[in-house]
Amino acid sequence: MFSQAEENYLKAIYHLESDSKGGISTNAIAKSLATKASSVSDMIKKLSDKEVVLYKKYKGVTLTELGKKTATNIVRKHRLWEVFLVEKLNFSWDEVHDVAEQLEHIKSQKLINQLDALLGFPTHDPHGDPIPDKDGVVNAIDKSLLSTLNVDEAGVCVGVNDSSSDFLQFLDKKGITLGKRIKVTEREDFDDSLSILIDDKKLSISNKIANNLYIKKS
Amino acid sequence: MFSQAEENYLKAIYHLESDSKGGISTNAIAKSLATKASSVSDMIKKLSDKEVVLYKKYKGVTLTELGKKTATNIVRKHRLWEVFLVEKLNFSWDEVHDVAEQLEHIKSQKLINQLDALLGFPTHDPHGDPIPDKDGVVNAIDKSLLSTLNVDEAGVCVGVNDSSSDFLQFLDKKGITLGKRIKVTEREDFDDSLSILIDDKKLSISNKIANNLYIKKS
DNA sequence: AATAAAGTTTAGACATGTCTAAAAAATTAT
DNA sequence: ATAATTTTTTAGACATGTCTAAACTTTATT
Repeated sequence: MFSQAEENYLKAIYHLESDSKGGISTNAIAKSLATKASSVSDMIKKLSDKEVVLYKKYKGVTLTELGKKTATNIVRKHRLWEVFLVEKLNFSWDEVHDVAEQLEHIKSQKLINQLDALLGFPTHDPHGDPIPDKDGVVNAIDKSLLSTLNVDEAGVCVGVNDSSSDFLQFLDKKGITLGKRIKVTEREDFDDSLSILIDDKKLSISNKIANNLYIKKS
Repeated sequence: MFSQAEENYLKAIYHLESDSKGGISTNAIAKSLATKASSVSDMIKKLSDKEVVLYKKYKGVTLTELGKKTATNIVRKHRLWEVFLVEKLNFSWDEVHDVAEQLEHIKSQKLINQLDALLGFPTHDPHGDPIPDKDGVVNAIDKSLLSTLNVDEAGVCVGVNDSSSDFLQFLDKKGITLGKRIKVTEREDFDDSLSILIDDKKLSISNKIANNLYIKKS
């Protein structure tokens, strides 16, 4: 059994591993958890004793199979709760994160499996992130950052890279939601901004935005 | 904001206050939380500093208005989650307690109010205990222990005094569920056991059982 | 290759919440 | 009213998880 603190570390390492390859640095974990490198060092020793991470001093950390399985289950719970909050409790996609951070630590296998069923076994959370199934299998879909699309390429908005409420509210304001079709009509080399068509309306999109929106090309 | 430990103490004191009148003893709290009197002493000082309890050394403890309000809200959350688990996630009434003990500590006013709405603003939890409303108002119904009914008195089963799974499973086995009509047909002075009629069937009920079943006379 | 800079770990401190053992207060019994 | 018992509190210890400051590795710079 893992403490909430331990679970948060496992989840952070899991996310960092899926972004960058190779061992994860103490500093990266500290940054991602808004804590200090010294605290991370301490915790990693405990996680290493519990055999959920591999650790060599100064050499970074990687999840073991057990660690990966544990982290995946936490992510599964987080994302299922997010779906629950949006689908059943009328939360908007920019409100769910903090509550899901709490709910993901609730310990009950029955709870999470029944929740999964109640929600109809969803495959993606409100931000488009895939929900690992009961066995930890993640069904990743083929998606590209909007910023990588060429002029005249098009696709459906399927996810975000940044789940901060600021960004999500910005998307809401612009009418950009998951499922909407987007077509790139122009690229501005000067500032890497894009012109896109969405709902037959023309929008100008900064590079920062385009770097945080995932599109499934089609 | 209160820690989980602090919330558990507040809830324990709240329940003890509703059973017995007068200040609550350190020992009683220790027993109810399965901890040591010394730990209770320590915690009570903290709660007193936070002005949720009134405390005079050696004289027991009582909740302040703020403490009562806080405790009531925790009880509200606990019981709403219990209803959710039974109504939406197919838990049985003997499975909900431990999970609700975890869920009651989730911090989100919106979550709990939306949950209340999703469940249709229930007034009682699966064990028949009243659910405080948004303002902390508890709608207690008039109920009597089965053990206090006289021969030929009857009523509807509306609650239990003991929510342990052992007791609840025993009731399930005997076909005794909330809402069922029960009539006392005999009292045995020797061991204070009762004969009752339920679903036109005759059952013999020990005093221990009768002391843990609430009936609304009618 | 030596030095500077950056990243990581250790040492010691602190906060929370728990415990045991001993001291102090309150209650009960004589 | 004093003694015995029970209850409560204090003192000191420990576990978890955090921090700052200092020491130590590693990497980058010249």
